[in-house]
Amino acid sequence: MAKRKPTIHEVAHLAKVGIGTVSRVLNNHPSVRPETRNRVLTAMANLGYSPNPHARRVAGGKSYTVSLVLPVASTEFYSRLLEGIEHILAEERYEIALFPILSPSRLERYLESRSLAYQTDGLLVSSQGLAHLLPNQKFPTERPVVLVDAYSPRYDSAFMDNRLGGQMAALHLAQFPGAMFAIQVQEELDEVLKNTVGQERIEGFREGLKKAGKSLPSSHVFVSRFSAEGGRLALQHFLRLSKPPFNIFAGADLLALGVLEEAERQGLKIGEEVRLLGFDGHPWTAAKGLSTLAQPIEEMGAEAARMLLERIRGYKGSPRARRFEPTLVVRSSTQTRSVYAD
Amino acid sequence: MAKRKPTIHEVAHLAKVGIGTVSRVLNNHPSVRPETRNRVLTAMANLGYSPNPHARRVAGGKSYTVSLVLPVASTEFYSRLLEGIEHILAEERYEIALFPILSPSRLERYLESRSLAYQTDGLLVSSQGLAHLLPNQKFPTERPVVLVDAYSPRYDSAFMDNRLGGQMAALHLAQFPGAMFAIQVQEELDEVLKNTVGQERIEGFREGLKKAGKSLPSSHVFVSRFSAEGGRLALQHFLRLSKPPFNIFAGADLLALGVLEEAERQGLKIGEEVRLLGFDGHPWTAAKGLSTLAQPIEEMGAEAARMLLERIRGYKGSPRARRFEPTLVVRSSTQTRSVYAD
DNA sequence: TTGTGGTTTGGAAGCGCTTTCTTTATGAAT
DNA sequence: ATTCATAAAGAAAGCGCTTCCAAACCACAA
Repeated sequence: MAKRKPTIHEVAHLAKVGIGTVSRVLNNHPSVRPETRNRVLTAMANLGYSPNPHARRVAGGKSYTVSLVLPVASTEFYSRLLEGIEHILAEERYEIALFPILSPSRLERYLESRSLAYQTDGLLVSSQGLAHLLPNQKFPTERPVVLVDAYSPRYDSAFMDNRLGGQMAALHLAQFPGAMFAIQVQEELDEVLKNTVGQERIEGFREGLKKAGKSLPSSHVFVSRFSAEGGRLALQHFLRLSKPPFNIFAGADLLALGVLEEAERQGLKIGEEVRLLGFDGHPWTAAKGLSTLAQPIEEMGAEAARMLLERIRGYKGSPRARRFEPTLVVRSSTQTRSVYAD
Repeated sequence: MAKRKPTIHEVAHLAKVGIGTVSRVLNNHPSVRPETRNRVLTAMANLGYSPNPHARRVAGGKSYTVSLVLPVASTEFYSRLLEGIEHILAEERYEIALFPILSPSRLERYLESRSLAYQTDGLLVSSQGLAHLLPNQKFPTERPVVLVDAYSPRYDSAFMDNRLGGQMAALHLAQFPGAMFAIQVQEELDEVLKNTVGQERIEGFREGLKKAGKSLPSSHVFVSRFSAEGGRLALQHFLRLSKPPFNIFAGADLLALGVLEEAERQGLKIGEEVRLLGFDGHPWTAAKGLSTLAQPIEEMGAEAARMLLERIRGYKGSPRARRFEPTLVVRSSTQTRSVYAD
């Protein structure tokens, strides 16, 4: 009834090769003739074979698993990041052991107990302030560490140029009449996790505006948690301060969403009375006609994964920094003539 | 230099027993004399031995891994839940493969790809509406499934009696003069994830109040996302409606925290003008003097883990439901005489 | 043809454990 | 003391894979 999963032996038999050859095909070893490789691949397909990762690990003496440490927050951002990382890792049949930072204070103990069990080959750490914890001897730091969406000169890092993003936002919004406003994300999970991303974006925005000869009074910056609600509150706040037209740079798409909602409630015309620019480039922004700075999140994750794999495989060079740039996507929320919207 | 991890053989040698015996000690097999077991345990300790989980898996033909599906939200709640689950699982040297519901729409594909790799022995699912997805054939459902913090007649479940909690809140608050208010949590990750917890608590509260001869007009219920901010908004809203003294039942400690903050800003006296009762019983409530309904979250997680292990080991009985009850913890926020606070 | 060096391939050994089978010790009953 | 059932322990046979080594094969030059 419950027929056992096929093993490498069955595949070898069917393809009329030795088990060694099958293994070599599995591991993309170069010294297999294309013709042989195809025979093996066909046999695997026919049998519905998939290799047993545990056997692989015990035989290979490696874990083929990477620890991913991130402040999972049921967020589009991490969802996409994970996707990019997973994509690369899956290609090499590596697995991910997820270490959500449920609470920074518990992280260390948690990592210790669990990563011991997993004995992972490397760490992928995605957290603004968390990098400081890493040099700490308590971490399994003999293994390679790569930072995602965070920068440190001590490690390989793949990160977004948020300041540049802010500048791009400024350049774009400066062309419109009306005052400038900004909403800054400031999420504080705990003292440890200082989120500097929001800050960088606003700083860039301010710099960009200065170049364009405009200014951003600090009263025009609303600091908010990461939620649509925050966007609504921000707009309410701005309306108390002054009158449209507004040019608002929201530090995250989700905040922009809140602004959109509130603007509708207030009967303000998006693209005219309220020009709005988000940050993230999440898929749903297209449907909402929200202009945004699209972040190549998946690529960033993928690149980090690649760097980690290289380290795992023995690469010894000095820390590499891969900087990613957002792309301006203009939609109706920053265009009066809706003809141009996509 | 990099001296290899000791294996079962070294332990066997040092303890002057066979490797079989060492394995039996590892697996708590009954047929080992206490004296022998001690010798083995001592040897393991001396060598700093810890078993290789991968080898165990390939030899045993099981994965000794449990999938944990939950909407990780960097929340004290999940942190504690995980702790309870992990505690039990670690005892039996089972591991956890974490499947955060980063986005319900992506969950299925994600689970499919990753759980295939992990080939886990069972599923622990913690999500209010997610249970509906499970009977779906796409899920690895031949394996046992246990629900945590959710109930379904189809599966073993460990869940909190939120309605009872609401009633307890009512009983407690009804003794005080002043109008009743409530803040209901309503988090919507996606259409799929309908959070009914908040609703149940408020329903229980309303029922309890009715029994006590008090009422809760629906205008006195503020629906909020799960954030401290929500609590602040709620109190502002209540102040617009009426005048203190207020008796507020916050559907979650975090909301209560917001109320506390806002009350301070408004100069309202907690415990007199504003009586406040939270829900969750998180550690920090003690420091804040916040009365709360403490949930035995860890125990709930632990129980779920136990049930799952039993299923994995072959238990075939019909679905079991383990109901957990919150405990009322009275502190200064619902006591005028602060002498009684802890 | 024979030889040479490189490329492909088969298969055995081994990774660290579980489990079964067997042997040996234990001890209660005769 | 002897027997027999039972408990405890050892040894060996895998689990499904990687890797190493040696054998087979190949193309081309001498």
